[in-house]
Amino acid sequence: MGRSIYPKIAQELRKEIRSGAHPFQSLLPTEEQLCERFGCSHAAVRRALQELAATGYVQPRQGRGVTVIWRPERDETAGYATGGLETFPEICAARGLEPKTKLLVFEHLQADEQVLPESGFAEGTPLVHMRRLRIADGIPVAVEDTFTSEREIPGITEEIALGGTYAYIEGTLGIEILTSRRTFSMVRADAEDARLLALPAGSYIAQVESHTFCSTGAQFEVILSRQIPEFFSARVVVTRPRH
Amino acid sequence: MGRSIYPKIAQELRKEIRSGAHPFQSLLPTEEQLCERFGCSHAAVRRALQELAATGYVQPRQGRGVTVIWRPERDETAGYATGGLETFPEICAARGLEPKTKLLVFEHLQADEQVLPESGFAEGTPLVHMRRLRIADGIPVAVEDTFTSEREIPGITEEIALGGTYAYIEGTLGIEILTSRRTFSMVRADAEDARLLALPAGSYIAQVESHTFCSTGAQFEVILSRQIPEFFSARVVVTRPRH
DNA sequence: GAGTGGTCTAGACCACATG
DNA sequence: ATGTGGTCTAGACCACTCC
Repeated sequence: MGRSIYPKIAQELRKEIRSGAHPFQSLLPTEEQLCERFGCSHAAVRRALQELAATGYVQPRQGRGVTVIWRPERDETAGYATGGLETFPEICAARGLEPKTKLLVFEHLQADEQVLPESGFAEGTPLVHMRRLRIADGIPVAVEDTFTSEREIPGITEEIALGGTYAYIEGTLGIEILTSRRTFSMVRADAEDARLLALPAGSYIAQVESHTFCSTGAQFEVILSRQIPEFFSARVVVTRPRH
Repeated sequence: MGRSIYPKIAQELRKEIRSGAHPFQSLLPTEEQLCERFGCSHAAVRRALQELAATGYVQPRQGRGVTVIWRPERDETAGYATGGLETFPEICAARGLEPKTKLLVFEHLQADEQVLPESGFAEGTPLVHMRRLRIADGIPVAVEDTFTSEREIPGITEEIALGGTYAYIEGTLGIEILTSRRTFSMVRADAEDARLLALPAGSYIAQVESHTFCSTGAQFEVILSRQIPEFFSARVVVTRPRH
């Protein structure tokens, strides 16, 4: 790391866009101008622009230029479980809420169809199951069931479960979390969730199912997060390839 | 177009992955082998792999190889308003439902803060506003308010509104739809929505807000889609850049 | 140390948009 | 016709993994 130029280009342009130097619907400098400015080649600039396009900042058009499509939104407090790979405390911080977590269940078990159907874990994989109640400003907002593969992530304890598993995985173990596949839906709260979230039984709540992969390419975690309607939100950029 | 090699590489590998030729958690052939196989350079292969990584098919790792992380899911009927840029009839087709649309409102107006706050349209932009009720297998599943810029998309009629605006925009006008920014949330149904969707007033429903950009980089459409809980679902792949 | 992915340069050519 | 983004080659070097 450090020798890489394109993240710097992307970051700098992103900052300029967010600061208003390149307003919504305006054109960025041409690729050639950016090459000169950053003293690098076509390819490096394009790599940076590609990243900005994928994250919804710009839209390039052949023969015309690169248009800025980002604009400030009333609610930059990105949704839970989206956009990046935010953790509960990060989301709360972004929204100005005080996060708290209660650990309700901490147990060891093995992957099988009964515990978690279609999980993607090989039969018999040793797992840690945690159920955590997420509380924001004193209001219970989500019940999360996390299943973590002990093969990939050994040594999780109850303390770590409370202190933040991602900090442990990335900080202590040095394993990078790279890709997550998520499914959003609405489900009815069961009796237990309703009790924990102080909702009438049978209420509709948002469910976020995440399958997360670390840098080795192994699936190391499956999360089922059930959130109260007021808390749930997610922001996504969809791009369609051009062929 | 047509001379491009990387989409072919991506498509072929995608097909092989989906067919099981490269199973979940296995390694793909090395980049060098792929270069030989497709008779092209490093860069072209990497471009293809990049696309597969962004869509959750593979995860490359420096020094190790490219791991397959895609696996068949019980529900490949991708969610509404996600993943690609699917239209209502497409989603219904994928789920084996019979789509029907009722046009409730069709009117011309101008963008201003009262009509649609924070819309991203410049004040005074001429718009077409359509309200459509989406029905699947006889069940009303969504109420959609669509605001389309007449500056970008001229000549929308009530017939087109019923027959599919995307078909008109892409087919007839030849304008490509490339990027869409979407926000998912849960909101309470107002009296009108509740009536149309046959729900008790005040029920929670899913809301999808889309801001869509065409190939010129202009925002040409804003959609507010409010969906019954049973219909809503969305699938997303989130990747975190490595720097 | 050998093999793998990650980044970059330099240069070429093509496709498209605009005047 | 000119200028823009889009793709590709050829080759280099680096960072990382694994034996």
